[in-house]
Amino acid sequence: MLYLKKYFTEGLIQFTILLSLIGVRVDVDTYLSNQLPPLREIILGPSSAYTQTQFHNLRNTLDGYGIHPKSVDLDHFFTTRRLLNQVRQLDRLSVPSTELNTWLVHRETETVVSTSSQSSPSITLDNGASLEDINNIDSTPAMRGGAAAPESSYNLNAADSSLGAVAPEGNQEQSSADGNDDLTKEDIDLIDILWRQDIDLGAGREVFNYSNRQKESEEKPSLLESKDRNEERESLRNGINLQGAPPVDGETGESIPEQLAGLSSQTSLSLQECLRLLEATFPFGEEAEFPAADVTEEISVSNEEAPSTSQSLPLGSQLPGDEPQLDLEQQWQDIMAIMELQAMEVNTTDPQTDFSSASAPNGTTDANTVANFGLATRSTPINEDVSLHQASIPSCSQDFPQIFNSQLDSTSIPPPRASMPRLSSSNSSNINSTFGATNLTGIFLPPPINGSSSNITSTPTLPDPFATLLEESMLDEISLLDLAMEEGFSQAQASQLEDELDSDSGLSLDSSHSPASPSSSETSCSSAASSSSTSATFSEEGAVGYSTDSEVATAETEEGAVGGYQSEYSKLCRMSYQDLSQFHPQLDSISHNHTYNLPLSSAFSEHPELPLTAGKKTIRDKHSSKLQPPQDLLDKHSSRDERRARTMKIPFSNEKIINLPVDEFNELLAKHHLNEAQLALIRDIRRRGKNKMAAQNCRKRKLDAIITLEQGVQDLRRDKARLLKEKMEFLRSIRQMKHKMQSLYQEVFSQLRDEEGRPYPPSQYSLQYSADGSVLIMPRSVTAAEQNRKPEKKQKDKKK
DNA sequence: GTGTGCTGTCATATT
DNA sequence: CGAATATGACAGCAC
Repeated sequence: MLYLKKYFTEGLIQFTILLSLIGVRVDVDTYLSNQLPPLREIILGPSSAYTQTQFHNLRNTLDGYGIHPKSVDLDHFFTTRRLLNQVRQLDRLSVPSTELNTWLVHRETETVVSTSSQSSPSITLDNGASLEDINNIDSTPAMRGGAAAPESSYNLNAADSSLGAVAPEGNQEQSSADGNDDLTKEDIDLIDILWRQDIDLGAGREVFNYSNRQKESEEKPSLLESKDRNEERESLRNGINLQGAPPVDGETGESIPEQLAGLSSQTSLSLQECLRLLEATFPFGEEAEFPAADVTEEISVSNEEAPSTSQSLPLGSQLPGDEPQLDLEQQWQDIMAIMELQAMEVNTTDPQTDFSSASAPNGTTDANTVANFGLATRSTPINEDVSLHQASIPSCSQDFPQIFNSQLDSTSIPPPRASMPRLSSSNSSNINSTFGATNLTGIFLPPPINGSSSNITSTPTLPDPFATLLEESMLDEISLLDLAMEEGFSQAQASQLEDELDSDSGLSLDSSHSPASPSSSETSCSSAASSSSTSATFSEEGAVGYSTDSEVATAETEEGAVGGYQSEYSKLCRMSYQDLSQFHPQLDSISHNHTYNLPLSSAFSEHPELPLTAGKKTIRDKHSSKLQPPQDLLDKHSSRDERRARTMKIPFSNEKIINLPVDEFNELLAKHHLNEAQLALIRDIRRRGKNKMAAQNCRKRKLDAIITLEQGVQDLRRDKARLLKEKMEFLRSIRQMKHKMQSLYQEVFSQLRDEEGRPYPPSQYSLQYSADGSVLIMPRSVTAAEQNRKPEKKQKDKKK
């Protein structure tokens, strides 16, 4: 067992890390909510270090306070807090960012467990109060609800707590025998961690809680707990009395006919309360506060539901998750099984793992989602619905199974009512502003009746399978691209990513694949020289220098300036390359002499008749040039045309020949009396010089174009990755919102009562929101409900 | 010796 | 239409 524990501890950590890496937010932050719950961190997620520290601190603190980790109070507290935060976030799309939260799962001493275990039983499972209520165990549920989240500005939290307080009713009759001795605190921690993951994935811890409660109720009778529950019942009873509702038989949990007395009034109250909940979910204003009376009402309402549960089958029979699980869920189940928690055959499905819910194209795997969205549609149970519902609203979590069980077992399903009870909303205007004339079921419930095959196959409104495909197929790419593009995104990384990911792009950006790659060097070159790449600047400086010659120097006064210019140009070119090599070391291997000046062979004696051929054949004679007098050294930097011009006794520099405007050039030619050979040479020099600059500019433009295209491709890739990421995040947010909406819908629906005080079976009724702001209960077709019931039963049997 | 990259040059197209 | 410019192609050179 110890080995298994260790194994699973490590496995859980790894599993959590994996979840975090794939973008699933593994949120441990709720552990911290009691200590320091900045909403920002709750939404955005804490840093791993912070989380870890706070996690341990909180756990230690909890131990110090003697709260047993098994205590449902913790579950309720966390659930309440989380629900509150979720509700707060419902009004906006939260775009979660990929986070990696890691923490240590440490084994805690048995003493702590024992110490806390004494108090934990006293804390009833249904206690929705916060941790501060540990010392107020005896307080009534309503009171607890009020104190559930002191830091929360919303009383909705209190409402949730109160709702949670109702939950225990479902297993009150079983609470006499509850036990979970084989669960060590370590196990609880592990379960908590897993549950955090599931919570983030949309699943409710109530799944576990439910089973845990069941097990506790079955195996571990606790006097304290029973006492607390008695007190709670008493308080509930008081609340009911306050509301004028008939008291619930807290002892047996039997359905109480007396409840029927105050049904109509309670129905309206419940509806209003539900509407308030909805409204609070979408804060149109800050009017989502629930007075204490509301809390009491909630309690009373939920308490009324308890008796129906009492008639139902034992909770254990309802719990088993029958749906085929995804891998994640399977892991969870395996873990649970190995931890000898098979007793809780709860549906541990993660209602909304980011990929599980959507990745279930077939209906069976998506049972959770169906449960989320199809509660009202399915006639069958239940368990899935329960788990999901509990994920958000603990109080209703138990109510629903009870309701369903009552329906199933008693087979006293109320016939579909031709009359649609009209539910008026006090805040209908606000709701209407948000929802407009929409069918609530249409929003977060699958089409109610078309689920002939099974409710399980029914899918949420949004095409989750598509989302699944998208997410699964793009997750890797997105993550990699994010890594690459958001952090540095070096050329090598980009290329690697491109090779790995974007084979379909059809573009191959081979930049910097090899040091000698032309693209890289030219890219860097052009980028570095891009500033000077303007034709005007570069053409001026790019003019071929007019090297000084000893002979010409004496005769030509201009040559000094020309030589200076030429050396400057050479320097510019060299500097450009040196600068480039600074930024691109690979350029060091390419040390071309790009000075556009060719070494002068002083020994070369040009024949004026054959300047070109002679120049081409014997342009360079380095050895001889080195042996030449100093004035000949200047010719090393002269081009062929310069030498030719010198040889031809051209009286002006090549710079003038090349760069002068046509008019001035013609004037210059006219000023000097030149022979045909000289004129031809001058025109060739001008032509070649201009063409040379043109070629340089052309090549630069080419490089610039290539660079621009490269950059464009990179930008597009980055945009693509960003858009994909955003899309995934939006999809995730939408799914979460749907889940929350479905939970609220379930909660609202669970509190509805007909004239006789019986809950409306979700399989036969659904809530619809009319244009005038009123909420209607629409009956479903009985046939569809029956059809939906069969497949679930089959699955249930399978899992058993 | 060969391959590669840079540069200059030519021919041609384009402005 | 001519000049200027752009560009593809080629050759030479350096590495």
